[in-house]
Amino acid sequence: MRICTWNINSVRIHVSHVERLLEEQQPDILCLQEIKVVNELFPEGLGHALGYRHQLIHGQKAYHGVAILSRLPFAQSGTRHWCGKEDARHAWVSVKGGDGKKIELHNFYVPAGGDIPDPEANEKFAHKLQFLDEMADWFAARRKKSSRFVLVGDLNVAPLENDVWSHKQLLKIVSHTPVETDALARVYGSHGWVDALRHFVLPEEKLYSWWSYRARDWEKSDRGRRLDHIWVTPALTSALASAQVLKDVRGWQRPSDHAPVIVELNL
DNA sequence: ATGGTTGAGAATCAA
Repeated sequence: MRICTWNINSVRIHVSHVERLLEEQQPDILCLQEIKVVNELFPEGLGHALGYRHQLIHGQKAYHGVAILSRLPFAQSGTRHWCGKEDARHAWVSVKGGDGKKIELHNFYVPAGGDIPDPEANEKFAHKLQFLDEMADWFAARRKKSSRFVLVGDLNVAPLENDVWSHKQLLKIVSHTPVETDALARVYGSHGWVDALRHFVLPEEKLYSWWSYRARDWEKSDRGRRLDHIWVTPALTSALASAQVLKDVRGWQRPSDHAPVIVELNL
């Protein structure tokens, strides 16, 4: 089973990119974040011709919004609101693996948190920290040894030193501050999660999934951050076959600033 | 220290 996650930064202007990705990568399931559109205006039939006939859209006007496109039918599905807000930042489905057992897939778009890394001075940063705390509590409360969960999405935190181009220079930059990486570590510990990308890529190696639009040459300056993640619960670690950042996609014409991340599970 | 770009949707706000 191949599962892909991608912050698409507006699904409507990147329709052809989504189709190209589905065609080239043939994921069974594609999770999108920042679709930036209400459900009614989501591009009709996106992926249908390629066999993605099951979809869960949780949209919002102009901001945020998540969606799941799938070749596999959903046994269950749902959406959830966080921090007492109406933001569309989480959608989940369960699907049957080839072994007949269900997996539960959670697609998240964690708040970016604004520019000032101080919850007192910046309510967006406070929201981000609260969101991560609620995620940790929620997954801790549902913890079971037998859980077969996959958590994907733009978590807007680069947790490891080599998840950013300069650990030292980003310690006070939102996405890599200690208070955020600590909060993400609590989510990570809440269900015994395993980081699928770092399962295959040594922590000593630089690894990014996002490069700012503001660089003159994103590839040459290579000042990236790993904001997009795929985690699995311990019951699925033995099924991990591969995981990678599809960096080439960041070089497509007028792309999203995020590259997709894909995992392959032997299920 | 600063400014650099993109998207939504109509002046800025968010990232």
